[in-house]
Amino acid sequence: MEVSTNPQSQNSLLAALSNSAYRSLLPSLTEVSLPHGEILYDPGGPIDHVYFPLNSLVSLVTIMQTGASVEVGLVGSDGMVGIAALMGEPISLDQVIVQIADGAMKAKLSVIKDLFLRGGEFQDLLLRYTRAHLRQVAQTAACNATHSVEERLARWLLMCRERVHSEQLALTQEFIADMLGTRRATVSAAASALQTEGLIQYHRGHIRIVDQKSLEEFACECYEVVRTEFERLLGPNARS
Amino acid sequence: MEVSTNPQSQNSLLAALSNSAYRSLLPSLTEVSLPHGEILYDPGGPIDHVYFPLNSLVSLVTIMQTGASVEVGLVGSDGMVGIAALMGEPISLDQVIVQIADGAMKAKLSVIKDLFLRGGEFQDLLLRYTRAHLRQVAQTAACNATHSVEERLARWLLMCRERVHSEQLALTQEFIADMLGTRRATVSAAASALQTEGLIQYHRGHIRIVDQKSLEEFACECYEVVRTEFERLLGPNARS
DNA sequence: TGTTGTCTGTACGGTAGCTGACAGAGCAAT
DNA sequence: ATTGCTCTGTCAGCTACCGTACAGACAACA
Repeated sequence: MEVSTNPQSQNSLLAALSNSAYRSLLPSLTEVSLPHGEILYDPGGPIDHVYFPLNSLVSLVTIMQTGASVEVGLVGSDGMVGIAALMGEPISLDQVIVQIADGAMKAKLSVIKDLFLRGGEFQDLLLRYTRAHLRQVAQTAACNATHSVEERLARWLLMCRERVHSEQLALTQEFIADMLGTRRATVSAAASALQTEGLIQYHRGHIRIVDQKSLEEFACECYEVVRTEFERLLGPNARS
Repeated sequence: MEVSTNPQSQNSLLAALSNSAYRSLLPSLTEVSLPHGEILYDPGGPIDHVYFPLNSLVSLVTIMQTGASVEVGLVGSDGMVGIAALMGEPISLDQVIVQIADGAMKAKLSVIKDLFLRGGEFQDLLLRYTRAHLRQVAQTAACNATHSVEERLARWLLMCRERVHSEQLALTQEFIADMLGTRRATVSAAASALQTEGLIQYHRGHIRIVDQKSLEEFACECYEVVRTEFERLLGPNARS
């Protein structure tokens, strides 16, 4: 609105920065490629760098005592990995793992934290993102308590699609089961159902979303709720 | 550590402020009493004031399309109600409702936001609280996906107890069911089990925690995880 | 071309929790 | 004492999902 923003980056947060802010940040950013399965932070481990995914997709996973794992956050080109380190200790309680491989911009935590503490545009942007992220997590909590695995699977696929900008997702049922905190057999059944309905196509670790529209109708409301909140806080019409 | 903090307030955040910061905030604070069931913010409604509970207890509840409700956050003397308004729009997506009546310190959002944006001690404190809150919500998401209602009930009672500093909790099963996102009949069964084990005593809207220690053992790990995170970030040994 | 590992479909008994409903028990007001 | 309200216990049928397991299908590699 008031300043020209920078359209270059595929990452929404970087793209939302003003040209001057972006230029001042640029020297501190390195483009890296994140391979599938790479663990960016271990549970209880240090956060030394933050990441701005381009078309990669990163999951925040809480690992329970029993070894069960549940995804509690999903970060793609819409956000930054490592925000928690800006608010207190540079320690991650979740396992943070690369789900879909692609590039990301990487920066030292210290640089980002300095910039953040300086206030102004950058802080405002990251606070807005934090809030949107918080909504995502809260909605996930409510969703996990009340919605069926089929609905949650549909929602989850939509969230992935939106963040990597692709209908094609390289994902095994085993992996999805870990994210949803359920059994692989359950995912298998749910995925079959979605395929039978003609919403997705499934084949050995590769999912294609065939009918986006119908998938949205099938999914629970949580997809829309979170999407709307992201748009309200970070979209083109968000007031800074 | 470095500055003398102010021991007066029963609210941990206020108590953690330095004497000078507390004194400068004090004129803006009004003590109010929060009656059970009062709705502080409606879903989608404005956030005009924030609250620092004393021995009151406030729930953040996400209301689904079906009308089902699930608690996604719990704020007592350990925190502030309304943090989301510091990060973007002064709008609440959750219903925020008083669960256990008692006092709270109330302040205008504008005052708190100004102070927050000024950086320094107050911002640092609220950011730490935000992070602890985020952990609570994330752990709830994982917990809802994997743990039984009995475990979750035990955890939830412990969380309440800790925040209101009392073994006596005025809570109906109906209300608890709404918080856990389950049926009242299910809560009835779970509560009976806990009572039979001698962990709690139940009587027409009044619960007493009889055996705290055993209740902790019975509850899922999530109670400890969240408690530890709060202590690490906001406890007496937290580095600012 | 065969072998090996990965990914998926499915099956079966078991259980937790849902849906909906009814009855009894404590408390308050009249 | 009676009425009315709130809170709790319980029940019966049902569904979703668990826990575990096995076998088939595909892909990669030798």
